[in-house]
Amino acid sequence: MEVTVVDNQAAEVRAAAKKIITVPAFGFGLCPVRDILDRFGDKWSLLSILHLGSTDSLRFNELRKRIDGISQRMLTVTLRALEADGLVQRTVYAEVPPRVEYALTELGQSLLGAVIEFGNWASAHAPAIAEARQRGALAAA
Amino acid sequence: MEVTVVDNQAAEVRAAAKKIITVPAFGFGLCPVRDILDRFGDKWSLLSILHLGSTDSLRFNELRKRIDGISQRMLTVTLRALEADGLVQRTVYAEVPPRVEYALTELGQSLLGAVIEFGNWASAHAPAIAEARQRGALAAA
DNA sequence: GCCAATGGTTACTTTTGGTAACTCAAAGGT
DNA sequence: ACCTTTGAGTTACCAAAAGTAACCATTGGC
Repeated sequence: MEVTVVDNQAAEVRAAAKKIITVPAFGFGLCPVRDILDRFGDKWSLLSILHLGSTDSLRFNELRKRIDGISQRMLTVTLRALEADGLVQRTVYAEVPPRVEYALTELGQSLLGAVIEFGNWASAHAPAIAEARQRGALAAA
Repeated sequence: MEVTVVDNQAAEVRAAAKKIITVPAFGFGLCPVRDILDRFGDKWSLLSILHLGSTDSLRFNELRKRIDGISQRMLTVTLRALEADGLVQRTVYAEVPPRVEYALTELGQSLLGAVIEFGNWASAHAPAIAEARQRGALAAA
């Protein structure tokens, strides 16, 4: 029966979730998962990583063009944070006008896998979410 | 040679990333990935999902105790948003004092997989990130 | 001696997140 | 009769983060 299969999968996943939320604190402050969700759980970090991951390297303004809607300030802020965490490599060429290239480090590449799975989920389930939202909107009316 | 293996993996991943960032817009506004990253890219949504995913269901205050640091208001706000998106099921029992139970829907369960992979990455690479941050802090000093 | 191009920064506004106090409704004590 | 407790929230208020717009530095070409 279908329910049983789902239940078995759910049990495994439940155990994995439990394990993650109990990961103990490392060197810096909170438990790693908390800390890292805190850091990348913003509007632009994961998107930046996806875009950087889709090519070898990108210049500042090229990246800005591709990440639709991001402001110049937020792109610098986001990139600096990612650089500080060792996910992005920033290379400045001493030219005029300046040329700055951004690329994922190996650490950044390793995160890309998880981000992609998340992205795949998003595109697969967007219809279901849209439907849920519409149901909610109708119920409120 | 190791480099070749890494490069091949990188090429695959790059292609996947490219695919995701070009997913076209669906019913609501932006491209699904943008929209969904926007929605779950906040401080508490993914954490709430992880905690809900680690059990069958949780009452409001129990969940609040487990998600360390979340305020009452942010927990309600977060849960309402997740409910509106069809990820969380809210069940109110007509008792006094009230009892409200929260559980992941099947849609929520399906997201859990991606979140767990993200969490695993976080605990695996927390040391590397801590190191990068320290390097940055030292360089600034 | 002025403009354009690139990659920013600064000052200001708006939106979001966080805190603390309040509500509701019934049960239990005194 | 009245006060307190309990769970699950609101409401009003304040701080922090994100967004906007304008500005800056360099320098080769006109």
